[in-house]
Amino acid sequence: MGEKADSELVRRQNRRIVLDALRQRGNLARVELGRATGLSPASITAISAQLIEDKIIEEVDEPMGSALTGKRGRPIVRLSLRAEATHVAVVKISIDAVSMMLADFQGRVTAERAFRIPTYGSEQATFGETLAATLASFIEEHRGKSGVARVGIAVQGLADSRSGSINWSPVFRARHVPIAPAIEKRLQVPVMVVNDANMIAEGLLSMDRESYGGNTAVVFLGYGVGMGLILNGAVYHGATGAASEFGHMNHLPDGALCRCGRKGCLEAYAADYAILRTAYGTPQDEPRMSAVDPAQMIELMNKAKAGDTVALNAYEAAGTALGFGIARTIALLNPDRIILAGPGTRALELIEPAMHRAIKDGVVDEISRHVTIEHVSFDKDMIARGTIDALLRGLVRDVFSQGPSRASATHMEFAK
Amino acid sequence: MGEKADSELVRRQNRRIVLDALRQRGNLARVELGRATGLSPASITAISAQLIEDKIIEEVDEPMGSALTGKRGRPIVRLSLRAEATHVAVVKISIDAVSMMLADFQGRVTAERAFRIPTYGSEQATFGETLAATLASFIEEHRGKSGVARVGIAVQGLADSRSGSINWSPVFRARHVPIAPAIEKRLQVPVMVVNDANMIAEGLLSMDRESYGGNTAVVFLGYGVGMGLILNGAVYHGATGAASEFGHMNHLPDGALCRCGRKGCLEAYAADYAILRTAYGTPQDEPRMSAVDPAQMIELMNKAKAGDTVALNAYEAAGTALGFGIARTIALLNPDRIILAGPGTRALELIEPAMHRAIKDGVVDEISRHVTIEHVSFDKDMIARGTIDALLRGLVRDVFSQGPSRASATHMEFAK
DNA sequence: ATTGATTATTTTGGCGTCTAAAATAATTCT
DNA sequence: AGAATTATTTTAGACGCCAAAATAATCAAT
Repeated sequence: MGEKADSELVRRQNRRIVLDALRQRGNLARVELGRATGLSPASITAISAQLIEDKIIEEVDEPMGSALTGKRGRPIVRLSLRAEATHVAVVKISIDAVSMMLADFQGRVTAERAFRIPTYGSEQATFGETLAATLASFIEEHRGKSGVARVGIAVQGLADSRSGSINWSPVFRARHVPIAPAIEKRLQVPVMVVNDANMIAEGLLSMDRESYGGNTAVVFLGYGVGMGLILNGAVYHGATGAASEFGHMNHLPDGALCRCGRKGCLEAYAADYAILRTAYGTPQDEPRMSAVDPAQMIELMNKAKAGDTVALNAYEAAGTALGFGIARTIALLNPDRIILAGPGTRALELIEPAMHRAIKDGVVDEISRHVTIEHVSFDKDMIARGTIDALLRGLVRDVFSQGPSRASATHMEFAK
Repeated sequence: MGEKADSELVRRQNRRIVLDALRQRGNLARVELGRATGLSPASITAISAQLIEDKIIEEVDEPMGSALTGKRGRPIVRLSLRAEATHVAVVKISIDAVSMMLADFQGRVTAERAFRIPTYGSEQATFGETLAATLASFIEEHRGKSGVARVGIAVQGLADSRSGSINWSPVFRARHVPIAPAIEKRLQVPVMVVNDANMIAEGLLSMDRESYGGNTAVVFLGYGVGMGLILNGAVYHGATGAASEFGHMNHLPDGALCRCGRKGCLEAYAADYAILRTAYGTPQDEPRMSAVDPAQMIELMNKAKAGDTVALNAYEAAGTALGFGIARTIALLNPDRIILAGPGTRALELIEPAMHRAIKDGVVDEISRHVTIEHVSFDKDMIARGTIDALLRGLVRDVFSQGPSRASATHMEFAK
């Protein structure tokens, strides 16, 4: 429990605090850093000198908007993360489409591209190699020899952080598709394979730790149903990286058929495809795998809003399943916040009444009364944002906080 | 994120590491402490000298069993926690019965007594005062002026750690019974109000961090159904201390009536009273509140083992509910271990088949395959053991790790 | 333009804690 | 009794922090 402390740990921790402050609050002058971190000016001078020496941060001259007007005294010199200090790569895998992007140390996207790479029908044995080759040339093209220090792969479904593979995902027909090993071998860089909803949670966390930093469940509604859990202020990945499969948490034993092949998953009631299935009276044991056209969902929504009973009932069924799922989550985890997000929330007003009823029926008042349930909308690149932030945070923790002696941006380990 | 580090933090952390090593491994000599903590002999000398000075630990002469036979060299001198350094009090509240115990810094129980204090019919306004008075005189009797440094109150149901009250419990008819404030006021000591299943988890954790230290769910089967969650190596309490109400996680919407007044809770299928209710064909919407005689459960179990179909079906229904509950927990949290414990496990062989079937039906193979499900039996004082350990751990963290200047064993805050 | 006021940053000196290495202590073995 | 062995303490030096003093860079006012 806890690790031996010595002066090395002190410096490491303080370097990390300084870098995190810059990452979270943007460029700060030394005085401001002192106030933000609680460190004395003398220490800030020493630490920042070292970080500048290590080319991790740099002084920045703010030419115009300095707002130095009227202020007496020696002007501040802001410090900023040196964008070029490192780069990371993010790969988002969707059905037969892969998007890749690079980001610098400031978290800014420096390159982005979409690839058509077959996933669903791909061979378990070759996909990783194909992806690695594509990624390698994408990185080579934009970064040349410099490469990247970390790679994050976000995908819907069951990520396995230990083996770096995707154990099950709607994106692949195959199970246990290995991803990380091929890339790690080729790029000699740590690769993390993660669930996309967890990265959305990371993104929200990076935007507003104040609000989401306690115990928050982020529910993502769309073609599937996902969840990212923030427990005690950090995104929770579970033992193997497979948490939190909210969408495949059972709603009704022996219930409607889900894409995963099991019956009664929450997703089989509340995902887009499930709502459509209910609305069109398709038998609930009929697989509904084909992609859903967003226009179709909007049409259904409008029908419901116009009073179409069948459509309304479909949303109600979704709301009930969602509500019981949330109720179960609340009973188990006693969170302080539930966030609803994703395209599925466009019909939130149709879902909400049944959802709230189910929550009321499904969990003791004494727990649920402390939970805030709210809706947040964000742009679709929240996954990328969260992944970039998680990668950079790890890099700061494992590499840049280390003293100059140990810094090595391409080391192959993820410290826990 | 993370706190400024300085030499004070270094000493605090290392003191804590040393004390934790002694708490977890028993008496150790300075060399052994060095090996256990990674600290140099010189530092161990310095730290232990200070701790001895502060009367937190002491040298111990091991007169006979020293096993010093055959060993050359200067003999070791073991250090031990000084039992008298502090005492804590644990209160377990059951229906109309309260048991209190005191434990010293080594975790040994030094006094114990059961009281008949009416709980179920008690007034919300007076119970806390009554309890405080009883506890105060119990402590006074055994500890005189020395008192205790911390109090822990363990109870079935919804603890509210923020207000120090019990928001709902089968033990009380009333809701929101305040407990901590009256005791804190009277004894001027921090009081924690916690769920008993969480303390069982603490107890297991204190016995075997190796096995249970990752992500473990401890399910307690008995008159009720409880759960203690260990996430990332620490017992998880949730936002208000109400996690994890596994027993009141909904199993079937609009299902069997539960003691909590809601319908379909897992407990309403898998608790002792529920199994009896099913077995005797009592309608599922009939409240079954009265205490269950263990003999009655054993009788039922024997009937089932003898092949009685009705009894078997009752256990099967319990197994199914339990299994789906576990499946949902696995989907949400991806634990690496599920522990079944409590008197209800005496009929485990009757419950297990249906339980495993439900788990198989309720969660994707790819997650459940990594989960170990096992049964552990322990003596009934695991709650006390866990509570004592949690209290002492907090005391070490908040008080004894502090340098001599700040140590004050009766400070009123719980640091988080 | 010079001087003083003001604010930012760096330098200096001292403190606390750690470690390695040397010294000391307490035994057993021969 | 002396040598060998193991435990603990002492010594000397390193590192990081902080407070206070010194320096730097600006604005304001005469």
